[in-house]
Amino acid sequence: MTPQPAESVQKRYYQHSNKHLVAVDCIIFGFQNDVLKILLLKRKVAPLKGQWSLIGSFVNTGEHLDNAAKRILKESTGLQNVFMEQLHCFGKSDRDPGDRVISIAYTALMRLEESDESKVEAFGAKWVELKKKPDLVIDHNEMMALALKQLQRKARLYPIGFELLPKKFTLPQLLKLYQAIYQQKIDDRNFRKKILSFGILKKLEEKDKSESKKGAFYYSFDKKKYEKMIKNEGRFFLTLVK
Amino acid sequence: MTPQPAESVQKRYYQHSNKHLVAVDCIIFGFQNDVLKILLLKRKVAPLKGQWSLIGSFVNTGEHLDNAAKRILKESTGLQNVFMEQLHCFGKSDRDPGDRVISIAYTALMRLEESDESKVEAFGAKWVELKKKPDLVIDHNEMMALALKQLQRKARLYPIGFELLPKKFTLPQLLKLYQAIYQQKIDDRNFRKKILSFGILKKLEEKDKSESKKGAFYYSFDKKKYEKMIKNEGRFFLTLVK
DNA sequence: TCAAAAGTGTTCAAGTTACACCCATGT
DNA sequence: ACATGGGTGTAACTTGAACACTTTTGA
Repeated sequence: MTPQPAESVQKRYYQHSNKHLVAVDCIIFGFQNDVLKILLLKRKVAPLKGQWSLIGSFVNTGEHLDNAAKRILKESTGLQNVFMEQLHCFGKSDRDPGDRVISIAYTALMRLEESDESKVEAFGAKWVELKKKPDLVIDHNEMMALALKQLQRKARLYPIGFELLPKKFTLPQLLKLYQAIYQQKIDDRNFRKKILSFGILKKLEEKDKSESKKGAFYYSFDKKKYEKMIKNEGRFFLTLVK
Repeated sequence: MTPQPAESVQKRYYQHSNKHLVAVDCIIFGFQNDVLKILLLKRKVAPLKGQWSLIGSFVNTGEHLDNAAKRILKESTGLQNVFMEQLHCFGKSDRDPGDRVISIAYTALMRLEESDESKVEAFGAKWVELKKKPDLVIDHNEMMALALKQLQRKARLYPIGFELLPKKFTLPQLLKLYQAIYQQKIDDRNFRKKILSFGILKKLEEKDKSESKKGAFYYSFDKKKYEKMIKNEGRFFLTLVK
């Protein structure tokens, strides 16, 4: 019933234990034009075929979980080199009406460019504004909610802009990112002061004139200082949000 | 090869997907006599039989993951009514030399009384001082390290004493708990000030005279205020530790 | 010249840190 | 009377919160 090809020279113990279907679901956040988006897909298999869902599929025999996540994301959307982190394992016995499936949720943050929109659409996937999220199958709404909560917590402790913004970005953009994550207004003077005080931003000569006549200076992250800060956890602490 | 008893009226989809062994491992912290302890067991099955290990076993068909954790803890140690939380899913394909096993780690905090020591020993389990932790099998050292890190993070954001201390406790005890978790000295004057400022402790009439001649007042948590504080995440923030 | 977004400083309140001595009591 | 652990207060400093106006420039 369950094919078990000889995958290695590993000996087999535990022969009498039960086996389970194990899946991975990916929650991918992207930031573009001042809005937070998430990557969704219309489900291609029964049951619940055609309904909105996260990117997900089954883990293969002998496949490292992290690699399964990468493979599944690539197969479903074409996206590669996305750094995913494990979020949580969803293990209720009746969560999936198709069968008993244990699912491990992964999250990632991406900087989104125009071209990314059409690329994933070729796979039937779509970047949807967080605020316009449709209802999702199974417990995917719950997964999304947890992922957003984790993103908010993370944004308070780490300067996450690195992952969601292009290499060059302006302070108004960074502020909008934080406001999008917290769905809340943040005082711009205090925000600038705080963010700059961490000393991880480099001001560039160039200005972005696409948003205003005056133009806003571009900044970039100082990768070395950024990584040093990440190491001593908790040095970064954004108090401007509740 | 893998028995699949009809567990419900659920239809079966996904018939061609691979199945996996799924286990749960439990990291249980206990606090007693001013030291942090963890619950360990000498492994009873091959491979690695007889070596130190966390409490763990396999998830059954159709079993809710959280329930599996409870069952496994009870079967292996007799402990019941322990509130466990999921920590992380460990999914490297070669982590267990016995076979490919995906393991979900759970953690819990317990107040430890003298009687608990002998109870678990009847099952062959043992409360071991954190500082004297032996080398553990497979990736259980890694699980432990992650659990401790999470405990430290949690202790900074929540008044966790509730779970690790007896109902009545003294401030010196609470201080020692925090020092044990962070393996670091904390200024007692500042600690008292900060902890009391949260307004979740009730001072009792009674004193504990077992530790000193003067005696230290007992306190208890005010459960209502405690739960209110938990709700607005981040109200509690212990800045005294690095 | 004006509209639209970028950029800038100060004051007040709150919280954090560092630090040393007296208290109560059992033996 | 003394040894042991319990308990307390303050001053200097750092950080956070609230808040309004000037600058630049393309149209």
